[in-house]
Amino acid sequence: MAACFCLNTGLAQREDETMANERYNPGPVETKWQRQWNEAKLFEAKTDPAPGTPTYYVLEMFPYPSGRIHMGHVRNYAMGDVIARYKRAKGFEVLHPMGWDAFGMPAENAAMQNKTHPKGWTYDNIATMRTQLKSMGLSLDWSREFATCDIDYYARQQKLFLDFLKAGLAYRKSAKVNWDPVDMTVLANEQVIDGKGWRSGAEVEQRELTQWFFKISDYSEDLLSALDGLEEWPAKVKTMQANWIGKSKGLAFDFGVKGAPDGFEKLPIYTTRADTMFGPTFAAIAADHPLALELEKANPAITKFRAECDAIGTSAEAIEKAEKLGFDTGLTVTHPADPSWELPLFIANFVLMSYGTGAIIGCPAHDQRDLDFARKYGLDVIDVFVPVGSEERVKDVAFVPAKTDTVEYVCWMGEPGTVQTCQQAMDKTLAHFEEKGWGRGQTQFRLRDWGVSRQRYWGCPIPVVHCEKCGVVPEKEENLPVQLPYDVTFDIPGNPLDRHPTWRNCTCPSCGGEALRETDTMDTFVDSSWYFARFADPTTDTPTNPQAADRWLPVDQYIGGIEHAILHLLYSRFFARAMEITGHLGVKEPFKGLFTQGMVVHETYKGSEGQWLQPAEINITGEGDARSATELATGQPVKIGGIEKMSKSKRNTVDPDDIIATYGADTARWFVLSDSPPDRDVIWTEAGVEGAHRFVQRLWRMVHQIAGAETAQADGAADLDLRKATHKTLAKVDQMIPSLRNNAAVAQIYTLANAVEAAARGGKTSTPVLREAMTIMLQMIAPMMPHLAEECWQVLGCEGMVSAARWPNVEEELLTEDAMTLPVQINGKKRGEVTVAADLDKAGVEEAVLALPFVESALSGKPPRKLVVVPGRIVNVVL
RNA sequence: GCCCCCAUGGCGAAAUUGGUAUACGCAGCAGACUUAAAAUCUGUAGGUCGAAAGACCGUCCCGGUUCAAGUCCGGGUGGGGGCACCA
Repeated sequence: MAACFCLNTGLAQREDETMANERYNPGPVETKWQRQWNEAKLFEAKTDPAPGTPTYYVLEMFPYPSGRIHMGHVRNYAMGDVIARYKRAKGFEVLHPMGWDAFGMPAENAAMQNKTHPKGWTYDNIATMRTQLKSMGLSLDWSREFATCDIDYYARQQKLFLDFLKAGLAYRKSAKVNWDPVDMTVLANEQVIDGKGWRSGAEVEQRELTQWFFKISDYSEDLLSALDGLEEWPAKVKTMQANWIGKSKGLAFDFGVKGAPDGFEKLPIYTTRADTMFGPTFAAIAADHPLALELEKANPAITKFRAECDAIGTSAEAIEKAEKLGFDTGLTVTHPADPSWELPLFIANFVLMSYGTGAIIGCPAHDQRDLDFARKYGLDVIDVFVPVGSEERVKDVAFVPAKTDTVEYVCWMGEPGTVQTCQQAMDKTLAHFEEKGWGRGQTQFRLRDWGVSRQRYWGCPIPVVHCEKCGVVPEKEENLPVQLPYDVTFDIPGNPLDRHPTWRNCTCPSCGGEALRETDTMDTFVDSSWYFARFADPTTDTPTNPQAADRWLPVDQYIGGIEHAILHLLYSRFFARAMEITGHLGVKEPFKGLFTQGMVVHETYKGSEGQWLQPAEINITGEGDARSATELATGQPVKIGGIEKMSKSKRNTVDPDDIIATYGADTARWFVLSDSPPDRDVIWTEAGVEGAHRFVQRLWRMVHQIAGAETAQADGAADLDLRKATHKTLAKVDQMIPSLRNNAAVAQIYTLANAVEAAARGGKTSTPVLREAMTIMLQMIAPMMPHLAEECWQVLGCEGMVSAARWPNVEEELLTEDAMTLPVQINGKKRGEVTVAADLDKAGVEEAVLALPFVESALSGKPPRKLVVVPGRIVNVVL
């Protein structure tokens, strides 16, 4: 089948035929209804809903205005729109806004490449993408739209920054930071993936810089424990966040340092394996540990060693290959339990300053890194524990059991031969050390403070001033916003704000003297950490309107990609807490329900030269294994590759504009909603889209048939059958839509469509019943294919617009049956069925089953060993 | 290395949470309509054996619990994801 986008049947042919036979033409219909919804202001959330009206806030992660929307957007926004339209029909006052995550690097890259200005580039892209989103017919409240690069938005973000500063939630410190040499900016830990910049892919370097940080680490415990309360979040995301926060419990103690420089007599250590305190043979500190820096002053060899450590990259491969390097300081440390026990102190390249205290106790028998190090430098290996009953001692492989594993202790608190779990030994050791005053229990987190300074132009300026006399001074609130200058150039790399001739010059808010502005801007993840709160009232002068925020927040249903499981979602949770402390928000958790949707994926194609080809550039023939493809332009063979995420580099994208132009927005929406479970990837295929469009046309024919139907002799039984089918479907769909199980809901609607069509053809179902079935079906379809539903609604002659109609009620009595058919099993295998009255009691069912001929012959006169009757479910006869 | 998830026809997937496995869709095959095609409609469809009735097998593999297992438990295989010199 050809992979071209043209629907070769011609949508508007056969003008001579009657309306009912005419194909549905989505283009004009869709624009018509979009205009009517807009004029009726159907989707604008009321600021003052009638008392007692329940509210519902549904939000999809707002897009970065990269230029054009892609199929991932279509899926994300279609899913959100189903919820929004459904909840509206259910009587909720719904907030469903849209905005733009508009600051960021690509605008500057475009500026450098195309001699445009980031601002113009960004707002042009927004205009394009807004038109595209509007063509999808999403029920968005466009009156609340904003972009994070709007001065109205980032001005309030600067106010938030100042409030955080006042509350001690923002601070400046000199720290080793991740420096991206290509983007020429600092990256947060969360933005470094495998040692490479998340955007540029460049190898990240370590640099010492003074930076602004948000104190997210203050909330480590809270951010972790509150995950339990997020019942409507995927377990996967919660696990990922918990791992990222990385809580561990262990023993903190001090080594005494013999011959230490002044002020370094004690060396704080943290270990999660308290039981290894009985087998240490060395101690080590990080290359950038304060003690190492102090010792370096008197020893140039340390400078050389530290440079060696810095030379090793931070990528996963580099770390994998890196040899354990150590520098013997010549100092020794003394064991807290026994001051006569001395251990050599090394500076080691595998010790991280950023975790724990930047110093470790080395127990080679039970840590592979420590063992490698010990072997290299000829240090002792002391076995603390061995597998129970084993004579083996550690040689080249460290023995590292799980905390729950039972082992035999060779040396442990003077009780060699003790058999217990590692956890028990650790707990007892810790208690013992605390009792003796040798150490204390301590909780440690992996989560670091969030570095937010970026050396970029296209971001929110950090509203502080550097004064020679007063130091770093926050800008006065009445001087906000600190506005980005427009006249900047991008001809050389680096931050244009740094080299702007006048913008930096200002007066010190404190002394009134000459001062310089901070030229760093905020990480764009700051922008997206509170936008959801701004939507509650995007025009207010303060960051939030607390009254409006209270009405809408938390977001009832948030929908977006799993790629934000840590970064954006963790930052937003921190922001909600910080905004609560500073009086801008009344909730700690911003998102009550979270759904992470799968990607839209597509087959890939490679031409004879190894170049990637677009789906539109090739022709596919054959089926299954016999499928083969050729390049349209050259006739050369094409290799059909794997199914992968749609991406520009693999050229396997499908442009939503093309699909909407050919099939209409409804078809595109229906397809991305119907095929796969929403949290799994959906494979985009041309056949699948055509299948979805076939249903659009089929529904169109059905509605005309039913609108014109006149049933002469109706049959009560047929009427009841269809009414039951209709209400059973409604009951199921009513459960599936709120849990976002759209694929299952679609399947139910298909089943009902089959039943309605059969009833209409059968001629025994009365017109009102057919119309009721059709009406209810349209209402179930409306959240997914709103334009088609609206047009069909009109054809049927229903009141008003289906988008404004209340969701139909299930008639409960139609869900029950008078008689039911139960499967009958013999020894657990289905052998037949029995049909009995629905209200027949167990004894009655047993009697009926035993009277069945195939059961009688199986029993051959003997009574069954057991007879299991599960009412309404199944019968099992055990011989 | 540590943590998490997944596995069902040719394909995407359902299965009321332990109760008729494969609903619904896609692709296929056969037929109707048509001069023909498209569009549309009807039928068919897990595997093996059988003319048929039917029998047996069947939800990645091996075992277990149960009257009953795709679903629960133990062990494995394969695939995907997250974290990672984290002490």
